[in-house]
Amino acid sequence: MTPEDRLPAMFRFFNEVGIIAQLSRAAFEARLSEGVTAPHFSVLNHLIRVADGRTPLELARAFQVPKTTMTHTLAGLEARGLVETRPNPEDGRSKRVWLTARGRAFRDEAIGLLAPDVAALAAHVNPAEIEAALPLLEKVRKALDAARG
Amino acid sequence: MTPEDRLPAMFRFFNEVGIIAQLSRAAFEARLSEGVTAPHFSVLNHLIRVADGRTPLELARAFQVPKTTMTHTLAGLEARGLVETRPNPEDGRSKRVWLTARGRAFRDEAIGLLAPDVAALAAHVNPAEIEAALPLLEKVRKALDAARG
DNA sequence: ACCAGATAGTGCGATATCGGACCACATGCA
DNA sequence: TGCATGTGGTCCGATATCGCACTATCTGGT
Repeated sequence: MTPEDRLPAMFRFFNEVGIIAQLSRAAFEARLSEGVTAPHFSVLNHLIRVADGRTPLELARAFQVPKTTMTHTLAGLEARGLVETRPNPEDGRSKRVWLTARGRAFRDEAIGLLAPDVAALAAHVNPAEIEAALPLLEKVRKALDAARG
Repeated sequence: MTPEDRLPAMFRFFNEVGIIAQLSRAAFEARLSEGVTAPHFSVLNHLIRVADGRTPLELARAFQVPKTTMTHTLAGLEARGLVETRPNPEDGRSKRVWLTARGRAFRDEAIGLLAPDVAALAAHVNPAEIEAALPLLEKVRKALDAARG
């Protein structure tokens, strides 16, 4: 039994989660072209999965990041021509974010580039176990979110 | 069902892990005093749990971060008087990192400040489930680490 | 003993995160 | 209508992450 094994399970849990987030993010970004980060991809993916035309604040809430962070992420996406923003006709303070054709294509290519890595991982870790762990992760995430105030 | 069909579950898994890492880190840092980050705390904790007198490179490997990041983290800890470094008598290129009395005290206080949050979380999520998820997380972490090259 | 290659650590530059301050517009209430 | 308050978004500054390049030192083979 190593010293780590004696730590309370909660600490080890968050420790493992932190390291996995860090490693997966690094592996992820290594597959994306120059300067495109995991948050960039996540936003593109969200706009496709949910629907584009979201406002920056909606996106910030969806990803649980401060709005200043989302401003910055969107600026990066816009500078790369992957999204465009237009004024929100229903609210003069606000914008809406739209995917460009390049943005959609980029996301699809990225999925293709990522697939082999996911498959390689599936060779080491049973995907059914991954899926079985999802409800717990969601529960933890919601509990943390609720605790934020 | 082939592993490829499980692909969306993998994506959701890493997505949840990323958000949990982000929220837990933010909650964590909100409890620590001015400017002390989760990595700072993690390093202090590691030095107490394992043993101090580690080299910066050993620490970087333990936390799976680039050595430049560890240099920066250690500089922050040293500036706050929580650790001190001395030359490694066995290797002139290297240093060893030692805890100060303040560093030990700081860590113990932080554990005390964190305990209520952990307890509050335990009220929403069964700690036994958390513990049951640890082997999977370790497996994923090790697979990612092995894939780094 | 020498030298080539490996290894420990740092400096620097690019970029990300995020809190606080700020502006513009919206909303509610008198 | 007019103003106090609230909300969407950005700018700025402090700090974190991390790749690249560099120095100092160590190690192994000759």
